[in-house]
Amino acid sequence: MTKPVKRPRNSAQTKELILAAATAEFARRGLDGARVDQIAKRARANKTLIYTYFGSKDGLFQAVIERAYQELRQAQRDLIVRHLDPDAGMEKFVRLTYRAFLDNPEIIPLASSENLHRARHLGKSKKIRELFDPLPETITDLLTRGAQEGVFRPDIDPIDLYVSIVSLCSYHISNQYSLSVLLKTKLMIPERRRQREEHIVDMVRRFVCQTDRDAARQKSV
Amino acid sequence: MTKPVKRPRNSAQTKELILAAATAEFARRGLDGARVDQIAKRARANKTLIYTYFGSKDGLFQAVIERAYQELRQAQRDLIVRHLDPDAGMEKFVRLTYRAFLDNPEIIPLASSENLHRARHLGKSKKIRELFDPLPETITDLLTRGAQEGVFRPDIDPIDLYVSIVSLCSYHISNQYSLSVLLKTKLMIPERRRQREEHIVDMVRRFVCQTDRDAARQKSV
Amino acid sequence: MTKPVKRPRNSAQTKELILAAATAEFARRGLDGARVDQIAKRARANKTLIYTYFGSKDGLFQAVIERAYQELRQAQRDLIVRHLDPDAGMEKFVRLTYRAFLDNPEIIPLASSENLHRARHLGKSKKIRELFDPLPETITDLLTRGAQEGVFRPDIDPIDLYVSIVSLCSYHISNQYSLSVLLKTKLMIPERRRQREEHIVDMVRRFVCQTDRDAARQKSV
Amino acid sequence: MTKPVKRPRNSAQTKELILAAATAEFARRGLDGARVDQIAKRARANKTLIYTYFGSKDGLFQAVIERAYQELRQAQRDLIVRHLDPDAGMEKFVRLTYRAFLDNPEIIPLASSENLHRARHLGKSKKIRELFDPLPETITDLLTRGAQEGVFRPDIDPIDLYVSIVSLCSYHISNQYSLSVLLKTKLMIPERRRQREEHIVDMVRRFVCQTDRDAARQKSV
DNA sequence: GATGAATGAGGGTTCATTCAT
DNA sequence: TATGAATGAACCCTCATTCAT
Repeated sequence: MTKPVKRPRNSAQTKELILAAATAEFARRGLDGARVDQIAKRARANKTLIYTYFGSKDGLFQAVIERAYQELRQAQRDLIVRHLDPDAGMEKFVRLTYRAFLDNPEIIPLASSENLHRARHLGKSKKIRELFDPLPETITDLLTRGAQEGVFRPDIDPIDLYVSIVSLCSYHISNQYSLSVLLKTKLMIPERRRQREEHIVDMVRRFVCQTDRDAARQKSV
Repeated sequence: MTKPVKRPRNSAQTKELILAAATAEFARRGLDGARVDQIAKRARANKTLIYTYFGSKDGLFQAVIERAYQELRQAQRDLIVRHLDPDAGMEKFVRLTYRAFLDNPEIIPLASSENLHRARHLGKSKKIRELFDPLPETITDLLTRGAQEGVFRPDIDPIDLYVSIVSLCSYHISNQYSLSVLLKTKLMIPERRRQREEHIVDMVRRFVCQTDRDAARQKSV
Repeated sequence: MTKPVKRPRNSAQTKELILAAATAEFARRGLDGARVDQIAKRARANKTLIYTYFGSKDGLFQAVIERAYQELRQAQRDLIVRHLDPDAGMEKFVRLTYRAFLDNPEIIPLASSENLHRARHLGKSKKIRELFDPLPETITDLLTRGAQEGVFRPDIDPIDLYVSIVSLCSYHISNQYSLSVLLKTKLMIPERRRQREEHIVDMVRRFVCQTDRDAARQKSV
Repeated sequence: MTKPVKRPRNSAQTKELILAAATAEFARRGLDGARVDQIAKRARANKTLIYTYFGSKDGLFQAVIERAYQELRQAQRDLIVRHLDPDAGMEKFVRLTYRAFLDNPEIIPLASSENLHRARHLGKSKKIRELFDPLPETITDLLTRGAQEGVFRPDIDPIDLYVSIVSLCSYHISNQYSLSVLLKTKLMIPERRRQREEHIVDMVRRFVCQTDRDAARQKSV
């Protein structure tokens, strides 16, 4: 009589399964709402393994958000835009950012939970901080080139702009449930989602682009 | 030795103290992270009273968000803008919304937590839903009047615009900790905050206002 | 504006209402299962009054069973049978006992609960003990007279007989729910109840009455 | 200093120990009076294990009464009597039933508590219902054979008879404390107990057996 | 490496009881 | 006398974590 082989002893795969299950659970319930038991069950792994591999629930959460941010940044692929002309580059950047959120929806509740915990885990991760190092430069590069070409206004703060782009791209996702109730509109149905992407692109472009009036004022200075 | 000062028997006041303490705790730790014990201690109330007055932790949370949204809406005072000319009105609306969040900072983590729970409590509250009824109309009123006067573009979706305004006004607050780490910038220091307000006002105005180019295109149609 | 008068301040009546409510609750849920709150609500009385009048939940329970036993004994009216001839007297006694239980159904779960508590309250009540003093004498009187007349067997233990009568009259009531499940028969429907009364009367009579065989054996001794 | 001896990790044994402790506690205090903490302590088990194995206090109670009824039925061994002649068989049946209660004394308060809860747990247990399926048949078998042989009366209701037997065998046990107080007699001392067994046997026999007078009446019909 | 069993520290909730008016 | 407010001690149950095999 052979015992049913649960799974080959493959620590890498087990670790991966746990991470996936944890990502789903933490995204669904938050750090405090998620249950280690449930994560183990979802991963079809023994609960003890979580502690072997990740040390603690907090350690697991840390690993989860590290990976989630990593994947977000990969999906964002912002370096692409340095090769594009400023206007197209800015649009591309916005679209890439928007898509990055859509394709990695877990990141949004994970970030919510992490902020409730005052970025305790994020702060500990040098890896993640480095991941975001190039980002401001990318924006600055676009803005600078755009200003030089006279297509963008010259006095735009890249941090403010980036924060705004991320706000516009993610707030309606993270707050979709309350917004649905308050505005009586489902924001995440496909049609609305497409409309929103265009809206954001439009908003950003109108913000960065120089108008005739701007140009006039600029000249007078 | 002095006896500890007991609270006078005043149910209204006790209820209020519990609500205040719960608001603080839920805002700080979320629904799942908050502890009823801690709330009671903070309110200097007996734990049982929470159950007498609010029925359950969930009931308390419901009461907390109901009041928080109520106060947010009161602070927003959006009806004011219906008396203003469109351009000034839109600016006022943005500033009021921004200030409403700054003056009621608890609403943001509370909303985060509520969204993690898929707006379960919000959905149950007819009171809150009604509170937001006038809002889309306010925006529509501004946009319509602005378009009639030729100062705003005519084809702006009021829902998208409102969502964007709220996004811009609140995302950097709710995500201030992660943004600080990732962007290496404190976003909530007073200077930055003021700068952000102007940035948002600017962004919204540039979005809604008709440019010469818009006007030209419009005419040609 | 006149405040609605809840109830005239009539301590006797209030006490009575509390006692009635408590009897119902204790009968339904037992001493441990009953809730003081629920009793107060049922009596439309303030909870504190229970403590004013009865001292504690235990004191209330004590009062409840005292009254319940008192009423049971009143309904039993066993003294009647001393005037009847033995055979008719015994039948009457059984029927009175059976009816006493049917007419005071609370006594049965109350006694159950009291026995779970090892008759703690009963033991404290001299009043109740005295109430039952005449009972064995009644049985003995019947048995003695019956034996003298040659209609009853002479060697019947009155205590055993009384215990048996009470057993037969009350067990199927106190255990009606489990018996219904186990025997797949509803024992408390009216038809069954009447049948059971006759069954018990029959059983007791056959037990006490002298048969020809008894008489023969008796003579030979 | 010796370390406290921990139990070896044996879930079957632990489960058994919990069940035994719970049986004792529930029998002693009833479902509502028993404390999960106390059960755990008595079983020298961690409280959590109770929930691991039995789900809830109610689930534990259910398991307890299921086992108690099972053991009662095993002790009753009523199938034996189908091989005996009716008179001896009936006596044996009564004695087995009586002994089953004496040897499984927990069943009586457990049944009391269960009836207070309206057989809620019993009703859920198909296993127990099936356990009692053969019982009425056993009685019917005895009565039928006895009637055929002319030793028993022919018109006896087996359900009434069984209920009476169980009443006579268990009531004085379940109500021993109140009866002791009311009748000023200890019913459970060994001597009394033996006397009661004979009393019950006698009572049942006199009830089922045909007397000369019965025979005469029967013939005349 | 992997697992089922076990643990202790709370978590939310309830309850009998008392206080203050 | 009567009441609503308040209390503290549990109570059932859950959770993150560790042990023993």
